[in-house]
Amino acid sequence: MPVITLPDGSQKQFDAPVSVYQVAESIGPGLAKAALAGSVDGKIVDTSHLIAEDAELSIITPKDQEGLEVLRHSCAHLMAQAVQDLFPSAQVTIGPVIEDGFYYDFAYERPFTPEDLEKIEKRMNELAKEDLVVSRSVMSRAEAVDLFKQMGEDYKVQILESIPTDEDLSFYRQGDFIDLCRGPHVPSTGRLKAFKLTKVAGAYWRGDSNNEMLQRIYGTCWADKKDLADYLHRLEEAEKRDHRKIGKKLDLFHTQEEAPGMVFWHPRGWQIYQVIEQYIRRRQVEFGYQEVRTPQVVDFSLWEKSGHADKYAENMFTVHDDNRTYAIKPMNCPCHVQIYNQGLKSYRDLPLRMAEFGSCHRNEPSGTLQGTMRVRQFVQDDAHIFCTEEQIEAEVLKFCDEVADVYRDFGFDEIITKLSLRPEQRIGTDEVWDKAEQALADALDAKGLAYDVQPGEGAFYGPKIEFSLKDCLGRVWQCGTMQVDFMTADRLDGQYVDENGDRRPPVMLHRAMLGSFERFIGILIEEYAGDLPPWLAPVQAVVMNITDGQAEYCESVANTLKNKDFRVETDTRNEKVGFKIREHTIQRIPYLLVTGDREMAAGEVAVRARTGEDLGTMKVEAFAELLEKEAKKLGRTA
RNA sequence: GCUCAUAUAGCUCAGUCGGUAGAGCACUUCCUUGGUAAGGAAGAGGUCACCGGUUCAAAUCCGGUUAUGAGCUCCA
Repeated sequence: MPVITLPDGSQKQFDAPVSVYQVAESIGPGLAKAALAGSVDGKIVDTSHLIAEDAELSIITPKDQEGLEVLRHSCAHLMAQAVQDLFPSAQVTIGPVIEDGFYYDFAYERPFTPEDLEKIEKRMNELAKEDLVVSRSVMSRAEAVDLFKQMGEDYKVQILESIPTDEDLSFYRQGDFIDLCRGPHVPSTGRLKAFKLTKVAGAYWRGDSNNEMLQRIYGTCWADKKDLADYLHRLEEAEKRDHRKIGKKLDLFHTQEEAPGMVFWHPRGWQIYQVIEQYIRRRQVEFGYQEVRTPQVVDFSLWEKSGHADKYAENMFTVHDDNRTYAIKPMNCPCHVQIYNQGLKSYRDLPLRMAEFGSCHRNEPSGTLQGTMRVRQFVQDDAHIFCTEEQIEAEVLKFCDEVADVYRDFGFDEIITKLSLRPEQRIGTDEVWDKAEQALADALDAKGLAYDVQPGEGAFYGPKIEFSLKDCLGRVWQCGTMQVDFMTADRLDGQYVDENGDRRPPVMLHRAMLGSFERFIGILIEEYAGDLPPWLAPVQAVVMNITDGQAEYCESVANTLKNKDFRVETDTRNEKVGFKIREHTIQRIPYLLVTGDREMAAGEVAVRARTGEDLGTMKVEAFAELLEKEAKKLGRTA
């Protein structure tokens, strides 16, 4: 006699165990039709699940996030069924739900082609139309292993064998297709109405690059056709913001075959870079850092001593002369320790904050390079804080404030924060790790920052906080970082004299705010779709004439503004003003100043924003004031 | 590094069945001196990424290399 409590608090009593579907039906036929699954006391189950005892139940429909996930998971099964229909020798492996969709990995004798994808999608539509019932069953592990061995599903057998023997396993069947799965799933394949296969790519079995490569097919699935169309439209729009496309259109940078993974910065791109560098430099002075500069090419022995060569020798560029091998520096920390080591340091000197816009080279695997986001040469806004163990927490707290403030200035309010804790292989005592992890966690809590904990993901020398930003395609890029390091200074003979006169190695905090200029500028371009705010725009205004008669006046207007340190260009070409406006608007110049005879006579300029907005006619000084105000407007005050 | 795809004029792209390469924009010259997103005309511009093979003949078919793209793995 179960009593079912619904989300609105109302209760329904039943004489016998009831299925989720039956409860939905008792509420209304529309709900029964929409029901994909149920949440029984917080556990997501199939609509066929029988409820025998009192429970809290909510009916899950495509409107719920859980409902969407059920749809996507079932869609992955539908795809696997279609693939095995069309390619009987293909073996299934795993097929999880991901953000906005799903994938399924198959082992097959050849890669799938785009034409295959079309066929698979077509077959999926047929199977959905057949509205096959999806039914759940339970078997012991031994039974399941036998069944899948018989079916020739070697990968599934491997998965089954890695599950504890005493667990009963659930399986889902639709037509001839059966798959090991926790579920839940839609009641029947007819519920899948809006899906599309998006791409095919290789993926390693169990995510290990030593294993064979499988064929991964990605798809997306939504509650209805409109949501699907909206999603596909979003993808298209996101593609237009690609920093590589905008970088080319706005003449910011290029890369070429002779220098893979390295950026040629054009004048306008370099202007952006310079504005950012000068901004960070100013902030770092404010935050108590001293700026240094260290060599590009350093004898290989230093990297052996620091321990980096052990792990990263293959990714280091080296240069040789007659009798020595050097590395082009892949990071700045060992060099900073060399500066620290000049002169004996006292505890009174700590914390010592040393910053460098450090140009680094890493020979990253070819397949990982991506525009300016992942490159082989990059410049970090790097710094190392030499401090005592007791100072760690205060320094971390300070940095959290600073980095959030800096991101706000660039217009980023949403920061993804992660805390990576001690890995299996590490150095240092548990006591020190406790202290370091606690310091990082306390600082994050004190800031009220929400963060994911990633156990085992820390560096071997210490835990780290990662600050990431999301790009237009939803990819998350790590920018800022704060890492605690108990090892490097010691390995490189760094010391300070403590209050008792004893020599001790300092703790090193590795930190960056932007991460690399290359990546950060890429993210900025995508975030703003090229419409950089005036303070970052490489050219803030273009002064243009209507006829030759005003050319000189244009130059004098531009000079007035340049003398006030604004970034201004003139366009006195023999072209119609509409043509010039079009060109500079496409170039995303924030302000266009038109000067015809009327403006010249009045000593004014006609101001137009890149949005097309007419800001009226004003004196040059008035525009300078306007620009001054806008160019100082950072994200935090916008 | 791995899987798949791609590489044609400065840019964006066509190029059928293997038969000596095409458009728009940009560029140069001339005309045009105009009022807020493209004025007109003419001209120039390509060893079809690179190396090799098949063929009477290769942008096109095949192999390799390099780079780029998507994804995987990696990212001190």
